Amino acid sequence: MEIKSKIGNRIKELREIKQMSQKDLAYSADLDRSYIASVENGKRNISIVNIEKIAVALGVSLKEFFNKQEFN
Amino acid sequence: MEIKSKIGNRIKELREIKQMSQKDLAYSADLDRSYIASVENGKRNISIVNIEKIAVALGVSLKEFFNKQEFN
DNA sequence: ATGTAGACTGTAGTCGACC
DNA sequence: GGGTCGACTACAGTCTACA
Repeated sequence: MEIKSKIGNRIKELREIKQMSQKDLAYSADLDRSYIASVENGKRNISIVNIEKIAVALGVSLKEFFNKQEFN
Repeated sequence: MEIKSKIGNRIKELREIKQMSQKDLAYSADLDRSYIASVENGKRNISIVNIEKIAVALGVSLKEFFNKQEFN
């Protein structure tokens, strides 16, 4: 699977665990909701600054964010 | 420290362990050498696709790449 | 072998709207 | 609540060149 999709899946997974809507996450991470949607669907090549913003908004470190089998 | 600098440091660290020059890495990752230089110096907001390319070129998974204290 | 600069092209990321 | 489209602006990433 492509890295963009893996990232999208991971964000969605963590967002649902935290019981946040895309709108909630977009607000917390100071990003656009339509953008969050396209990232979750693996359509965007997100930058590290925004990955970090999202990780912070989801309450995980980057280390935790990437600490998943699919990133091995 | 800013995330862009952390990424740059991590790339440089791994690159030196592998005893590769910036040119070697740029070639393996199919990126521009001047771009690698600016990323290592924390001046660029690199995208996930290019982080993955670099990780592959350095022989580590994304999980390993981010498995460092500074990403906690 | 690395840093940086300038000019260029492509795309990340914003915003409003509608389904 | 989430997906997507279109128009826009900002910046990622390329390439050449010189220190």
